[in-house]
Amino acid sequence: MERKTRQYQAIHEVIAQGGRPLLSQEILELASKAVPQLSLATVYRQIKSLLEDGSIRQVQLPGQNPRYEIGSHEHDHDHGHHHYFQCRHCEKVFDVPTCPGNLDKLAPAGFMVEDHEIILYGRCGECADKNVIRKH
Amino acid sequence: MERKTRQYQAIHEVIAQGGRPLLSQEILELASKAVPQLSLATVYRQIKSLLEDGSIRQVQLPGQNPRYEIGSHEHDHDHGHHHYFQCRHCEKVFDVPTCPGNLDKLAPAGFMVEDHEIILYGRCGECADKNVIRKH
DNA sequence: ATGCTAATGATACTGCATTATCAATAGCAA
DNA sequence: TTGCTATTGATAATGCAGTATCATTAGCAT
Repeated sequence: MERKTRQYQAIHEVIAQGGRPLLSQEILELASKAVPQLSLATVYRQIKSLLEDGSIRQVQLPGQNPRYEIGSHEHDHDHGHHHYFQCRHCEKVFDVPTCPGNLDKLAPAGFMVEDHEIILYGRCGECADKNVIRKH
Repeated sequence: MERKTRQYQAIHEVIAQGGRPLLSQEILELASKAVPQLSLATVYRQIKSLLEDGSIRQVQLPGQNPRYEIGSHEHDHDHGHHHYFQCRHCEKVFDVPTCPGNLDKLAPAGFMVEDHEIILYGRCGECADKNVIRKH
């Protein structure tokens, strides 16, 4: 991808301004506001090339399709390591900037911990207010 | 599933004695030792019914196929909540019995944390010893 | 403004995990 | 032992995320 097409701009903008990791479907829906005839194939193509040049990163939650968020070097704050929160009501995923730190001691003796992931589940600010009662 | 077939016994045994969450492929391979002609379809059928009656639980790691381990009520120790460690060398997943506890404070203000998952990545005891140099 | 060709839209196709189908097999109650 | 039928093995079918194809469109260098 070398040309700055309207599709590229819309997709990059949506991911950059999203503020949270987005599914390819969400990217399609949001970027379609700027480019109504946008094709899902183009979304996948742009995701692929944005991943390759490091503009975006892939975020995987267990049992779910990958999401994408802006790469750390495109932000001034938030360089790299952070975690995620998923709202069980609206299903949206949010960044959690803090990290409890060293979890090496959790592993069994003899195991060498190199990295970790933490995912919080619950209700986001918006869904904690409204809809106090669960869907069912 | 109401009849105690050799296939059922082999599959249940493999998951119960595995000591770690197993992929459906691993279950097939291990249970095939006892029942050589075992079919993958039967493995899936048994997994489904074992999940339904709570004998086993599903374990999902980001971007990977589901694994299955024995349900907590079939163990004396280890009732429920625990975490996982995946070896980056042999790819096996191990249970991590301990939990650092309350991670509620990590979430943004106004967010309600109900649950969490922690996944450690590194080298298991066996792979930390041998093969000190990475594959490539 | 023109031309080259990268990028797009529409859609067919692939890869792969899981499920359905169905004739044959084997628990298990009588 | 017999008979009923749940379960199995083999394999076809499904679902779906992501990729390939290809004629058309539209950046962008000249």
